[in-house]
Amino acid sequence: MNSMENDPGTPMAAAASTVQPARAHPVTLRQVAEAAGVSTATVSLIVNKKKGARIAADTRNRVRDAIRDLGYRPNAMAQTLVSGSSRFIGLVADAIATTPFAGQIIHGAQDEAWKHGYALLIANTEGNGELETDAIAMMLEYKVRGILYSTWFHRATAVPASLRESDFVLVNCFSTEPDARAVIPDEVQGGRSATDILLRNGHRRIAFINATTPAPAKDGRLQGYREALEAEGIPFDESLVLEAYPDQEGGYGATEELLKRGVTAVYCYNDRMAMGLYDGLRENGLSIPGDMAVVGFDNQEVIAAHLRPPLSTVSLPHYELGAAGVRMLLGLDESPADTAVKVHCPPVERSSV
Amino acid sequence: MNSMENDPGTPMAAAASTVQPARAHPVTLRQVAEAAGVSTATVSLIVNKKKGARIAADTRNRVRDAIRDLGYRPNAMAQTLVSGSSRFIGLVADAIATTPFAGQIIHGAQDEAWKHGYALLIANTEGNGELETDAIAMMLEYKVRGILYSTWFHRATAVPASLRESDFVLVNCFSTEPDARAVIPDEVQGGRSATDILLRNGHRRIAFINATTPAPAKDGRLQGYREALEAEGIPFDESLVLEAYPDQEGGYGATEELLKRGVTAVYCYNDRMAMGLYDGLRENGLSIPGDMAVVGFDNQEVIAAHLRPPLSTVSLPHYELGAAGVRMLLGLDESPADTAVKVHCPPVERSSV
DNA sequence: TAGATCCGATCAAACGTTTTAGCAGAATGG
DNA sequence: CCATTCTGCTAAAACGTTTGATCGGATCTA
Repeated sequence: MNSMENDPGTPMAAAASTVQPARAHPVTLRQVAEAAGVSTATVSLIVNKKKGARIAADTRNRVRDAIRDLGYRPNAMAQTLVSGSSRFIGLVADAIATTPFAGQIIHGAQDEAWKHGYALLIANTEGNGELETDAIAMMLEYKVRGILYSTWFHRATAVPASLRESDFVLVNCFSTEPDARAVIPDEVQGGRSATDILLRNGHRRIAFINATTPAPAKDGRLQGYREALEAEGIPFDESLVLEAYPDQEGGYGATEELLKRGVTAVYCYNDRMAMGLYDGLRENGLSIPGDMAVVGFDNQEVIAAHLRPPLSTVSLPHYELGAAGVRMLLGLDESPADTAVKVHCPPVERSSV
Repeated sequence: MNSMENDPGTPMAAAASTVQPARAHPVTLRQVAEAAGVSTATVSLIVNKKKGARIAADTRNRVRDAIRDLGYRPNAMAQTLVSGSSRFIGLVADAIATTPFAGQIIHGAQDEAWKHGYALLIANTEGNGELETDAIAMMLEYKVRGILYSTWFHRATAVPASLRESDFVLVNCFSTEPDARAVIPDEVQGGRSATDILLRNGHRRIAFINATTPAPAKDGRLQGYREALEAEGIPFDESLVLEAYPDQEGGYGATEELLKRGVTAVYCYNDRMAMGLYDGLRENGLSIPGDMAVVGFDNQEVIAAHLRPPLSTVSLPHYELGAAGVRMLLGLDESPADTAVKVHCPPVERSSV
C-alpha cells in the first residue's frame, strides 16, 4: 500500500530528454547501422553480444551510442522469423476469472516462463469449444514454443485435435489418450495430509464431508483419508463419511448430520464447506477447535486465512502446477512420459485444530 | 462439471487421418503453392479472402485442398513483419494472483481484445520495477498494438518511461502526468450506491467503517456516503465514521466501537471487513439484518455471495475495467482524453439489509 | 619477402508473408 | 479486325533480422 510516493520534486523532464524519440516509425537495425557508419551485420553482432564476434572497441562504442540515441528496439517478429521458433508459450484456460485459482496457474506459468526467456500468450475459452479451437489456432500461428492447456478444477479432459500440432502439456487436468503429458495435484497425498493434521492432534473419530460432485478430487481426497486412518490403525467407518454440495451452503447444511456422528474432528472436502460448517457449528453453540476441530482443503486465501479461527487446510498448488507445466513443456524436468506428474499439496496449519 | 464425456465409442483414428501431418517442419505458403501448382501470391490471396481478387473457382478449390491436405497454418510472425503492426495487446499487472481481482481484469481485457482480433500478451511484475521494465521492453519488441498497465487496487501511479514508447492506457490506476489515459472505478458513485441500499430500506442512522489505509477508495467511498446522506437530508455525523484495517480482523475488531454508536445499519469499506463484522455481531448475539443491516464493497464472490446471510454490496467492475481499457486503447470509445474515465460500480443486493 | 595468420568488418541470402504492378490471353465493342 | 476491357494469375520487392562466407589489410613467421 505504499509506492504511492509520486515525488513531485523530480520532474520528468530530465528523463524524457534522452529517450522519447520513438513512437513515430520504429527505429530499425539499418538506421542504427547508418548512424554509426557500419553494416547491419555489425550492429546485430553487437546487440546480441555474440561471443565469437571481433569488434573494435571504438566501433562498439559508436554503435552503442547510436542505439541509445535512436532508442532502438529489436523487432522480435523479425527475429522469430529468421530463427524459426518464437519465445512464446501459450496458455489456454477454461476459466480465467471464475476462481482465484486460475490466476495462480497463470502466475506460476508466467514466472517460470519468464525465467527461461519466454513470454506468456493467454487465452480463455470459458468452456466454449469454438473459442478454444480459435485460441489454439492463434497460438499455432504465432509459432508458440508449446501450449499449456489448463482447467480450473482438476478433471479428466479430452485433448483437442489441434493441440497436437504443437508441443503441449495438460495442467490441472489429464487425459487417458497416449502421449499427453500432464501435471496434476496429488489429491491422495493431500487427503492424507489433511487427515494427519487431525490425527497428530489426538483425534481418533474423524468425519469426512465429501463432495457430491464426481471428480478426481472426490475420490482422491477420500482415498487419502482412508490411507491416513489405516496408517494409524484406525478402522475405516463408512458412516463417518458424509456428502454435501461443495460450497458454503453445503457445509452449513451438513452440520446437523455431522453432530449425530459424535466425532471430535471433521475434515471438509474444501474450504468453502468448512466456512459454512463454521456457521453451523456456531449456531449450535459449539466452538472451534474446542468442541470440534476442522480442517479444509484448497487453502483459498480469502477464506481460510481469515476465518475465526483461521482454518487449517491443505494447499492446492496452483502456482506450482503452472510452473511445473512450463518446465515439463521445456523439457527441464525428467518427465515420466506416460503417467501424469503429481504435485505435492502442502498442509497449512492454522488454528482450527 | 460435465464435459467429461470422453465418448470412447469414437476412436481418434478417423480425425487423425486427415490432419496430423504437422509437427515436423511447418508448412509454408510456398509449399502449398507448389502443391497446387500456383504462385504464392495466389495462395495468399485465397487464404486472406481478399475482396478484389479474381480467382477461378477451379484454382480456388485446388488451393483449398492443398491447404487442407498439408495442414497449412499462416505464420503470424511473417504477417506481422510485413504489415508492420501486430495483433497483440500487452497487459502488465502488478499482481496477477494476490487477489481474484486481477483475474477479472485479465478476463475482461482478453474478451474484448479477442473480439477485435487481438491476442493478449501478459506479464506480471509483482511490484518489481526491473521486472516491469523488462516486461514492457518485451512487449515493445513484439510490437504490441498497445499496453494496458494495470494495478490490483485502485491507486495513483507513475507512468514508467518506456510505456510512452507505445500506446497505453492505465487500468485501475491513474496518473497526474499529462497524456495518460486511464480507466478507473467510480468509487464515489459506489459509495453512494452502498449507502443508498441502506437508506432505501429505511435506515437513517448509518455507520461507515472506513479503511485506515490511504487510497482513492478511502476518500471516494466516504465521499459517496456523505453525498447519499445529504441527498436524503440527513446531516453528516462525523462520529459515525470509524476506521479499521481493511480486512476480516479489522471488521471484527471494530464491532465494539460500532455498537456504542447506536446505529441500525453499517456500511463497510469492503466485503472482508463485513465478513469480520459478521463474526463480531454474532458474538454479541445480534442478527443480520434483523438487529443490524450490513453492506460491503467489492463484491468479492467467494465471500459476499456465501456469507450467512449473503451480503449486499457494491461491485468493483474489474471485468469492465479490462474491457474498457482495451476499447480505449483501440480508440473505440470516445475518450475524454484529459481525465480518467470512471466505470460504474453496480450495487448487488442480497439479504444482509 | 612470400606466405600464413589474424583482425575487423561487410555481403548477401534466407526466413514466410503481403501486395503492387503487370502480363498473357479471352471476351467484348465498334 | 483492331482496340479495349476483363479475367486469372505471377513476379518481385519489401518487412527487419541473423549468419555463414568472404574480404582487404595488418601483423607474424621463417
